[in-house]
Amino acid sequence: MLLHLEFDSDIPIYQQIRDQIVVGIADGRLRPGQQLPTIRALAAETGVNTMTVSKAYQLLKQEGYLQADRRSGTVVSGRRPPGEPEESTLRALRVSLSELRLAGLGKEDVARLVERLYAEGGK
Amino acid sequence: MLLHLEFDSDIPIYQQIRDQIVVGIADGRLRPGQQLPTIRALAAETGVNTMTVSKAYQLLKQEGYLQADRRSGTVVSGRRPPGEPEESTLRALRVSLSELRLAGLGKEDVARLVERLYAEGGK
Amino acid sequence: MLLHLEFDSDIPIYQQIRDQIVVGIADGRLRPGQQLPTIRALAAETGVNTMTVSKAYQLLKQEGYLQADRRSGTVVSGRRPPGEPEESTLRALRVSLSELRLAGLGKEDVARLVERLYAEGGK
Amino acid sequence: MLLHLEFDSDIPIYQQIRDQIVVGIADGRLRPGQQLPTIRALAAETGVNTMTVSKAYQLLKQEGYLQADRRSGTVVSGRRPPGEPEESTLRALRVSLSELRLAGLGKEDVARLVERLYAEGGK
DNA sequence: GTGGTCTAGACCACA
DNA sequence: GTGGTCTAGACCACG
Repeated sequence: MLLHLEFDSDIPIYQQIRDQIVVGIADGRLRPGQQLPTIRALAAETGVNTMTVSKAYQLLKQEGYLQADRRSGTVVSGRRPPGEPEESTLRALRVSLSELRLAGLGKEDVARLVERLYAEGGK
Repeated sequence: MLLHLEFDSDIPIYQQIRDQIVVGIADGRLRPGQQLPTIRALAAETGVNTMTVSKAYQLLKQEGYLQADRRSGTVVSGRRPPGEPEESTLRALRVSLSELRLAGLGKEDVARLVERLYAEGGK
Repeated sequence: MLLHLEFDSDIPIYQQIRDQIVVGIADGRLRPGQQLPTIRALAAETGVNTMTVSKAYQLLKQEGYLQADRRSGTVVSGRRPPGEPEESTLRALRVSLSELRLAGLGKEDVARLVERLYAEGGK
Repeated sequence: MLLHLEFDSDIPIYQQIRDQIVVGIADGRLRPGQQLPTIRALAAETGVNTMTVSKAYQLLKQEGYLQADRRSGTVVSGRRPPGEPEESTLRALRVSLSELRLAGLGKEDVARLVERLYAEGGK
């Protein structure tokens, strides 16, 4: 459960945890049904407040990425039925693509970059 | 200069303004050299405080997207020299792609989506 | 944390705060890792608005002199990797040296003055 | 009369003009008694408002660097009697030296840099 | 308790 | 008329 948290980042810590767990699930490093560290364990490991980890977990449950499990605490949800991507995802994606374009990346560059990043996940 | 601000969003208003202007420049709706609305005008139009708009403009200047020509207000910068994309852009992109994958989009779906969004920009 | 602000100066207050903190770090009065007064405390102490102090801190963060550890307020950054001095620093230095020369200080006078000022910093 | 003005700089244009004239005098490019361009001429040449140039000239006269001359407009003052450097000069110098130190320049580096910059003037 | 955001409104510096 | 600065005070997000 390797998390790299930047305590001086603009992005709130709970959000960083949330994001990295999402990436971890997409990656395959976290598999459906797999148990996550307890809140206290993860808090101790990363040196953050338990409330912060709790908030991240709560957010992830609410989004459907995680589930509470009676017997084994918090586990990764099974594959969710395919659906429309969230509007917020599209908005963020649009901003990122704009930034890439303005950094001088052409259509091909972007396609290659996206393919590479997508491939990195799903291993 | 149509901005759609969501006042109850988690994303700060000045950040929303910043993001939409970046998208607008990538779009081609805002062209290099073009003058932006004055801080006061944009504040009035959107119903936010001048300081909020000011903060967005300052952020954009600092990132190099805008320039404050002391004689003629705030204008869109000329094309910036191509460079490496920001690390923060890549991180955000990685998260968005993970969310798409977990929403059930395959490699091809994502490629199509990205191509479409990228094409929407650029005129 | 003694700051001497001149409220009738041309130099904006937040810039004065920024400058004096930079001098303080170079001095050694503020050491890497040391926590700075909270925005509120410094605002109360100096009699300026919190937003003014906030702006100074934000500027210093952006320049890398300070870090906002989300857990423990604002602290002095560790030693930054040596690098080329900023162009703006050199420009300001060139102007100051010209003023000294025109005030009648010769090469040796300037060398002595600079050495003295530099020595005052550094512990 | 080569001025390089940056219209998107933080530094006001009149201040940039003032600074560069001071450096020019220290340089020796502008010599005591030498006539400066008229306000209108300099304004036309640099593309700024006459009021801006006027403000710079006024400031320079007030500081004693320039003098009004009945017959030939504005001229560079004769060498001023040596005196104590201005407090504002020392303050700015102290800030610049702090920035240099924090950029990793040691005592020797700074001495060399200052000597070089000082030598560049006075040619 | 910390910094971050935002407002309403004022004043100033600049061009 | 433009952006920049500042205030007093409020509210919120974060940890």
